Amino acid sequence: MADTPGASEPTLEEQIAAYQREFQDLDPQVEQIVSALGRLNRRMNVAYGRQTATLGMSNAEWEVLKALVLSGAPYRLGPGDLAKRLGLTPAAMTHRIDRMVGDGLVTRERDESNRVRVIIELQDAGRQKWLEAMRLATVFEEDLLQDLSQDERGVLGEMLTRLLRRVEDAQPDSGGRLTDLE
Amino acid sequence: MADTPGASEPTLEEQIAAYQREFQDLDPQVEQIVSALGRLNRRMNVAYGRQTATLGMSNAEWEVLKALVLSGAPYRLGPGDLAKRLGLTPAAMTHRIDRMVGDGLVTRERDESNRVRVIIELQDAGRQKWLEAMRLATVFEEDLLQDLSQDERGVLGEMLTRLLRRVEDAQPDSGGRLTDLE
DNA sequence: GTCTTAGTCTTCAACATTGAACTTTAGCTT
DNA sequence: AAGCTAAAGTTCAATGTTGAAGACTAAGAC
Repeated sequence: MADTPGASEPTLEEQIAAYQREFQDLDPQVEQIVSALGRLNRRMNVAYGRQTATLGMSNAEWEVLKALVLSGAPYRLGPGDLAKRLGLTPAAMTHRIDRMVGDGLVTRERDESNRVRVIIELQDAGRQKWLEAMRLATVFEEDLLQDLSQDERGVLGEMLTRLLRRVEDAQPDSGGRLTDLE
Repeated sequence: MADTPGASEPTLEEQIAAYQREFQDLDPQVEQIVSALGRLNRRMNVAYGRQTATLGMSNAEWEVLKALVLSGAPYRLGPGDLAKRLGLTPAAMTHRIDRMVGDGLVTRERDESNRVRVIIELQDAGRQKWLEAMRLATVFEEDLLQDLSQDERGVLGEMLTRLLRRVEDAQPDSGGRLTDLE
């Protein structure tokens, strides 16, 4: 067609070089970590999205199922709790639940002991979907980490946990905005 | 009011324990890394969101500015390129650009040498906004990494880069979906 | 030169998320 | 008990994103 100017996405190395060019007082080591984290997460979300699509599901639904399963038996949570865990507004949660109830993945009922509350309960169909997604996810994750030795994995996990602790202590809970998965 | 059942978000440790409880054949080391990555990214996006809001901007606009700045002089890209780099559809890009043109952060003009193309060009106002955001971001990022020594930072950056390479080689480009920042 | 094909961006309708109002219920105060 | 206040969800209008269809331009085939 013609020449493509600065067409495709830069590599990580190019991106870091660009940062140094455009913003001098920048620690390249810090930037490498932050940029790699961001890109990695984006790629992973794309991969998860493909997998959940395979199962006739969206990542949005997968997130809800995950929160319910991880809450443990009896796999019940309120819309508000779910919203907080997923970083959504309660309004958005209402709509998501509508769809998932329609799909038979969860049920919605009033809490009779406190009628302000609503209880979302994971159904077998939902649990099955989650299991299938997990099986796919673990294959992908194992493949992702293939180049890291056992020791390296330990070190990486420990470091990330330390970073996470730092952020979570700083912004304790706060139903923060901004979409993305866990 | 009453007791809160399984109210607040679980800690990372609780989350990993829950995974082991609900899904036996799972490598806890892998899960720790993946979960920490996801949570970390979410918290970081919340933090960035607060900062950009401070500057009267959204993360969405910040992403566009970032892509333009990092593309280097003369800071021009087509809507399609931008969409690819940000992981958005071209349609969404059109609308974002509408708003940003309205705010004077960028301009939109037809490429006279190839009239199918459109050129989005970063304006001074946009560059200034990006700089302010960068200054805030670097403070936050430095604080985030405070607990890591120089050596640890090097190791972490190297490992993340290795992971990233693995994913990016696997899904070369592909205008993937799924929101999130870099 | 005309036709066909492909690429780039925009428009449009459907859907998802948000923020703000509103409804219902619970607990507290008096 | 009556009234106030706070909490939990839902509804509604406004905004952002998507996927599909449309408009326009360029390049190649014949």
